[in-house]
Amino acid sequence: MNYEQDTNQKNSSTIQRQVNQAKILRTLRTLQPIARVDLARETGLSKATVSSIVDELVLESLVEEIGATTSRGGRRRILLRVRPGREGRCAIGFELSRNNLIGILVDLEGRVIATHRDLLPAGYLNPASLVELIQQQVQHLITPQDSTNRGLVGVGLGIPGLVDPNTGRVLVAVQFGWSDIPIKEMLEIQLKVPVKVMNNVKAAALGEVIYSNHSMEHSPNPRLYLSLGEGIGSALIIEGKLLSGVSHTAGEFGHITVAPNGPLCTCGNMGCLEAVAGLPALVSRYLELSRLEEPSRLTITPGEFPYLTSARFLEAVSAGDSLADRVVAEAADQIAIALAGVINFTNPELVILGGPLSQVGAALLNPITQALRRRALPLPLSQVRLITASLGSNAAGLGLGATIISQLSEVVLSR
Amino acid sequence: MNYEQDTNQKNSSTIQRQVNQAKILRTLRTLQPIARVDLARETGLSKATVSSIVDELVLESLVEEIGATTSRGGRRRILLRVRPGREGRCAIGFELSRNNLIGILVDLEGRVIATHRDLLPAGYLNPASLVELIQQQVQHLITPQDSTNRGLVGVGLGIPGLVDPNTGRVLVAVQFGWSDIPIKEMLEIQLKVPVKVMNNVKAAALGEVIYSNHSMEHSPNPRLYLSLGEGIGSALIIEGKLLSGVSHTAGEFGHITVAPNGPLCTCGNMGCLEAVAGLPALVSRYLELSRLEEPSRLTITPGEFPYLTSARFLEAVSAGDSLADRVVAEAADQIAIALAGVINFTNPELVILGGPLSQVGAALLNPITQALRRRALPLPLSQVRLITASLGSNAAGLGLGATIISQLSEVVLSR
DNA sequence: ATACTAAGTTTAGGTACTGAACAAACTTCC
DNA sequence: GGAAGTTTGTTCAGTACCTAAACTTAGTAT
Repeated sequence: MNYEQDTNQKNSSTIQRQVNQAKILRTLRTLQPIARVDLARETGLSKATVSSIVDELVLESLVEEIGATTSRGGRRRILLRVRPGREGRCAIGFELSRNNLIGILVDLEGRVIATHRDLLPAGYLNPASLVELIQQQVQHLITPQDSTNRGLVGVGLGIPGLVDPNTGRVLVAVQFGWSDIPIKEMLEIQLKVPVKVMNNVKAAALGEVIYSNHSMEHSPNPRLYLSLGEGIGSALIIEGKLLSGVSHTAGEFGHITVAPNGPLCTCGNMGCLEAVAGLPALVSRYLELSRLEEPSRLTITPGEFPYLTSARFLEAVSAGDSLADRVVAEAADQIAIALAGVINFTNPELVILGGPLSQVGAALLNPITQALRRRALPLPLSQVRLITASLGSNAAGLGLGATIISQLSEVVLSR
Repeated sequence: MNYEQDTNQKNSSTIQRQVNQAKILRTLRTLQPIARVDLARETGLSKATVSSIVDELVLESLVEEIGATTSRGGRRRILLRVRPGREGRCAIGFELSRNNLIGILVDLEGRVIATHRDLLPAGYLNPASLVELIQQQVQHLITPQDSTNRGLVGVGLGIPGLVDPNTGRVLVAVQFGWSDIPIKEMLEIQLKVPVKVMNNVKAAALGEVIYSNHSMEHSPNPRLYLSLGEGIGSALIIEGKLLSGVSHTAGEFGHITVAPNGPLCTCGNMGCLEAVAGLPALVSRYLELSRLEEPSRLTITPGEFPYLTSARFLEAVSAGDSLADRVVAEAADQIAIALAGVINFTNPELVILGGPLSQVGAALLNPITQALRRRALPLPLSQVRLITASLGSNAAGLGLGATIISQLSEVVLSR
C-alpha cells in the first residue's frame, strides 16, 4: 500500500485485496472506534478476512488497537481506529502562491499536525527550485528520523495556473512563466511518494467542501465552491471528484453573462459577472457613487480615493461603511443571478462562498440569500445549504492533504 | 451475469471475475473483431484467463467466434466479436409519453432490431396497467420461443416526470397524476430482468450523446444535451453518467436568467431563458412583430394568427418565413447567453441541440454559433463540438437500451 | 467451579489468476 | 513432402485470497 510496494506489485490485477483494504479503511474511518466483528458485519466480509486485512493495516501504521470494551458476556471486543498523529501515516498539502509556499502536514484523520511557510525567492521561480524547496519542507515537516518518507502517504500541490490533474502537468502558469511542466513526475522522482497536482483554487474548493462535512466521507451530490475576489472562479465537485472539463477550464463562473448589454469584460463578452462583481468593479463603483454621497458618512476619506485598493475597500465594508455595503449588496444581486442559474442547473447540496469578498460575511450572504429566493427554483433552492468558507489560507493545503489521505480508502479501476 | 445468477451470486465479494469480464467485454466491443491473444495484450490479463472468460461469455451468448484470419506463419487467430442481432442478447428501451409507449429492441452493439408503439388508453393510466403493457410489448419484441426472457439483458424506461434513477421510483409525474411509484421494483418482479428508470428527456440525452459517437464507449468529458421546445431543459453527462443532483432536478437550463429585468417567468423569476426563448414566447413574439410586417412577406396568413400553434410556427421557419426566421434568430441570441455560461462553466466537449425547435437546423444553429463566438471564452469554445440531435423520437429508447447494454461492460463497486 | 457467550484466530476448501509447458494449426524452405 | 519454425490457444501446477466452520481466548452468570 505504500509507494514502493505499489511499483513492484504483483501484476496490477489483484484487485480483490485493494478493494477490501479500502472498504475496511473507509468503514473504519466513518464508524471508528469499531471492533473487528462489526467491521465484518458492516463490510460483509468474513471475520477471518477482516482479521487478516486489519493485521496488514496495523503493520502499515494505518490502524491501531485502542484497548477493549467492557463485555456483556463473552470475550471483550478490541476497538480499532485509524492511527492519528505523527505515529500514524500522514500526507502533506502544498500551496504555491505568488510569494509563498505553504505546506500543511495532516494525519490520517485529516487534522493539521504542522504547517510551514516559505517566502519564495524573488525573480523567476525555476520548476527545479520548487521541487528542491518542497523537498526541504517535507524534511522539515516529517519527523527527522523518518528520512525515507516511509510515513508519508503522498504529497499534493496546488498551483495558480492551468493544470491537467490526470497527468500532473502544469499546462500554463502565467505568474511563473511556466508552460507544460511535468511537475508531478519531477516531484515523484525526488520524493519517492505519489504526488497529486491541481489548480490551487480547486484544491481550496476541495478543502472547504471536505471540511464542511465533519467527516471526510464524500457525498455523491454536487457541491459548489465559489471564489470571489479580483476574478471570480468556482469549482464543482461531483461524487467527490472535481469537474475538470475537456481543456481543464471547467468552473469559469466569472464569465457567466449577468447583464447582456453590460460593461465590456476582459474576455470580450459584455456583462460578465466578473466585470460587474469582481473586486476591481466594486472599487470603481464605490468611487463612482462616492461623488454623490456625503463624505462624512464614509469610512474612506476622499483623500484615499486615488489609491483605493480592494483590501481597503473590504475593510470599509467590515467597518460598516454604508456605501461600501450598498456596493456589495448590488454585487450580491448580480452574483445571485449567476448563482441561481448554476443552482438550477447543477442542483447542488452545498454552496460555499470563498475568496476575499466572502470574508465580509453577512453583508454578502444576506443579499445573496434574498436574491436567490426570487431567482432560483424553489425545489433546488430548498435543498442547498449556503455557507461561507472557513479555512482561510489553509484551504488548499488541507484539500490536497485530505485528497491524498482519501485515496487510501478508494480504489481506482484502471480501465 | 444474468439476473437470476446475480441474485444468488456467491457473496458479493468475488469482484475479480466481474471486473475482468467487464474489461474483456469493453475491449472486445471497441476493438472487435479481435483474437484472444490481442485481448490478453490489451487487457493485461494472461492468455489463460482470457480463454476462460471468453468461454463463459460465449456460453452466455454475449460473444461469438467468427472464423479465423489468414496467418503469416503460425496458428491462425480466431476472431471474436460481440454477438449481434437476435442470436445474441438484447435490451429494450421504453419511452412513455403523454399518448404513447414506444419500445425499442436493441442488440449488443446498440443497433435497433425492432420497434413497437402502443397508443395509451384514454383516461388515467394506472402504474399496474403500464407494467402490464410493457410486459406485452416485451413479448412482442423478443422472439416468442424465448418466453423466459433469457436473452434479455434488461429493460429501460423513460418517463416524463421526476424520477430517482437510483431507486427507480417515480417521485412525481404530473401528466399521469403519479407520485412516489416504485415502478422499477414493479417491473423487475414482473419481467425478472434488471430495470432502469429515468426521466425521458435525460434518456434522450443519453441516446443522442452515445450515438453521436459511433462507438458506445463513453468519454470522461462533460457532454451537454439541450432540449428546446415549449419548455427548455437539458442534461449534463459526465464520465458517462447523468448529473442528477440532490433532488434529481439537475439540468434546469430554461430557468437560467438571460434578461435580469425581462418578462416574468412561470417560476416567479424575471427573464428566464424559457420565458423569452420557449416556443410559446416565440409564437407571441411572432404575433407581436407581424403587426409591423407586410403580410405578403409572411408564410402564415393573418387569418391563422388567433390559432397559431408552435408546430405551425416551426413549419413557417422551415418554409423560410423571414419574420419567423428573425424571431428564431433573436431566441438564438438569448439561448447563446445561457449556453455560453454553461460552456464556460462545464467545459464540455459536445453540445447537442435537441427538442422541436432544434429541428429548424441552420436557422437556429448559425445564429447560436455566431453569438457564442462573442459570448463564450475562446479556450472552452474551441473545444466544443455543437451539433443537432439526430435520433428523433427514438432517442430516449435508444439511450435506455444502450445504457442497459453498457452496464454489461461496467462494474459498479457497491461501496 | 461450571456453564454460557461472544470476539478473534486457525484451518481446510474453493475460486480465480498467472507463468510455463504443451497442443494445434499454420507457413516456409529445402 | 517433410522438417523446422512460428504463433495461437489450452492445460496444468502453483499462488493469492476469500469463506465457513472449528477452535481458542477471555470474559459474564449462577
